[in-house]
Amino acid sequence: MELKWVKDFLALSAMGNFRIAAQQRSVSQPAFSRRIQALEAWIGAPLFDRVRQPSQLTQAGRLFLPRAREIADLANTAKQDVRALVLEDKERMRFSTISSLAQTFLPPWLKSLQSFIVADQFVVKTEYGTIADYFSALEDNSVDFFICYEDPNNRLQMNDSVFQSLKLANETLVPVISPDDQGAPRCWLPDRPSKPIPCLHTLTKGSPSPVRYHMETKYSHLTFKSVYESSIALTLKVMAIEGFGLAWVPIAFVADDLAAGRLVRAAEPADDLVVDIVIYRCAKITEPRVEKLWKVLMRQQNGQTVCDQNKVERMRCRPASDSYL
Amino acid sequence: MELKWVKDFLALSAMGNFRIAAQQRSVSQPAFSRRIQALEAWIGAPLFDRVRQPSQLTQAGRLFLPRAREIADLANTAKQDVRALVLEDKERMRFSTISSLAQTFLPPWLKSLQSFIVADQFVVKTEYGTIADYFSALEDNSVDFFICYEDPNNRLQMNDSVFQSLKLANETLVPVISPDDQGAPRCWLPDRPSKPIPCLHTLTKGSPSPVRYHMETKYSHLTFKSVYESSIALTLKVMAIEGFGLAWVPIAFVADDLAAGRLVRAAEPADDLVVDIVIYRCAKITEPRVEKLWKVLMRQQNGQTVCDQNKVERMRCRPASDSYL
DNA sequence: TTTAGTCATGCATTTATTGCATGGCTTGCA
DNA sequence: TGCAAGCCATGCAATAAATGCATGACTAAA
Repeated sequence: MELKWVKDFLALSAMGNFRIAAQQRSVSQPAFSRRIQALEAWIGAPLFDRVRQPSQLTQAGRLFLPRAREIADLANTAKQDVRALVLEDKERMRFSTISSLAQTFLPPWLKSLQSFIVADQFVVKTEYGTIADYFSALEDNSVDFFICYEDPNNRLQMNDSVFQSLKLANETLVPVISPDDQGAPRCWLPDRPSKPIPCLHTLTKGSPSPVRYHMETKYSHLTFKSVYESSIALTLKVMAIEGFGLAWVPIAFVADDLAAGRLVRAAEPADDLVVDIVIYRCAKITEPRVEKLWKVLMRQQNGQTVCDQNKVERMRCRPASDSYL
Repeated sequence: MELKWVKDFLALSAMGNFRIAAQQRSVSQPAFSRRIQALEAWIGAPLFDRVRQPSQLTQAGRLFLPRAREIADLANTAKQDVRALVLEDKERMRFSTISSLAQTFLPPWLKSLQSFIVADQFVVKTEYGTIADYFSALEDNSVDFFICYEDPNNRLQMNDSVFQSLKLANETLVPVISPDDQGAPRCWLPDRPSKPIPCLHTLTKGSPSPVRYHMETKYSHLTFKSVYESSIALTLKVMAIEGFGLAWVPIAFVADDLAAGRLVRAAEPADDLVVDIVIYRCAKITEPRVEKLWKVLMRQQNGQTVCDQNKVERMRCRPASDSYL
């Protein structure tokens, strides 16, 4: 049975005339007649009484009519619902990241992506607990990408046949502190003050933290005391200006404050922490929008410009989704 | 969209393997693959993830699955229900008649029909009020045939382009009465007794009654008094034997009682009432089973035997219903 | 690296669908 | 009563779709 036969039936039951119903269905009258006969053959009963004019439903036809409507409605609704979901899902790029990157790096970066990819909505999730949680979410397709800081000297060591990664950028984190009355830093690395050095952190709660690692390795002889933690990275700068302690903050973030003297460096520039911003994906997830972005990022990494993509690399999970649109 | 695509989808979702599902659906694997792709094209989204083995439903596929089941169930149920109705209707021959014929003529006559027609069920309705009701029921397709007595001298005068009729048989109604002590009839027609002649009738309530007509025309100089009416024709004989009065009864009915002297004739044999048993149909109703029986009856009327019916007369309301079985 | 299995595609054949021309039938009108 | 108009069905040829066979691209396991 074909859905178009059911729709033909509905048209004929409404119009009572083969020629007019055929016209409405955009087929010739003989073709229409055969389709109605095909439906009647499938059903196993005549559905229309042709002797009388206009054609009227038989008892079988009257019994079939509400069911025909339901079949047609159900098929159309199913199609529409599935399409709606696909469109919704197609247009959502889902990222997970640590909150500081969510607030600093991602907004301008996502903005820059918009000339390369089609996505109406970006979803940025920051609520995962541990590093394992972030990667699990990639694996079970809850998110498409995970973006994080990664110390070049302390790679995450993920299995790169399962999780592929690309470096998006790097960032210089400069240790800053409020100046004393004379404009000098309240402490200087790697000098060892008599008291523990108060320091400010973004909330990382089980997440990878190049800053912590840096502190724990480069300044292992010093004692630090965490006096402030917040999931809102911008507040670290403000708190540092207020004199609460030392913080590693992206240099671009505080350039003006350093120039104005509101903050001062707490170490030599050579001691700045340069970290990579790395994006991860799960290799098994081959959805078209994920593949598309990955290609863009790989080209960016290799210094390529985005070229004409008429010859797209062949991928599994065919037929290619573009053919649906 | 084709129903077989939906069934293919359901098979694949159950089995997770194109080759095995194709086998189960009795098509080759390439054909099966194309059908799944055709459904995906119609839906507008991939329904299966082929990268992983076994093939798994995508999110779109999971959304479509319950709907696919419902579409398939609805289509199959609709077909079955309509077919059940058609089979039920096809196997029911619906007659209306007066109660005396229902109890006397029809049972053996229907028995004799069974070698000519296929009908699991005969429906005999006797509850119509007037002659007009019987014919209305024909016209609105509540019954297929109406069978009644018809006096050859007093035809029903129906419009025979609307209501076609055939004579099935004739019947001799003989006036009988119980004998007196000497074995003579208690009254004799057309003698006029001093008192009204008690007579017995089948309940005809607005129905055509050749017997009443006969009494009213042939014996218009006599006075009759109806002393018994019953819808059960057989009781007339019993009541006549008990001496309640005169009754016109089918001769075949009382042959034994006449021979045994339990009943005697109340008139000369020339005065027996010979009536036709006539069957009517509505010409507009062209349902196959009605046409079929009519042909059988016409052949019987013309003395033909039922011949091979490979060349059936062409009828409207095609395709011929036989093609459905 | 090789093998086995999965699903997709090119190609030729088969089957189905379609539109055109036309026919059988019914109804309405002159 | 005959004719015309309109309805739906069917024969035929052309077109389109569906199918199976052969084979290829790819992945996973040995």
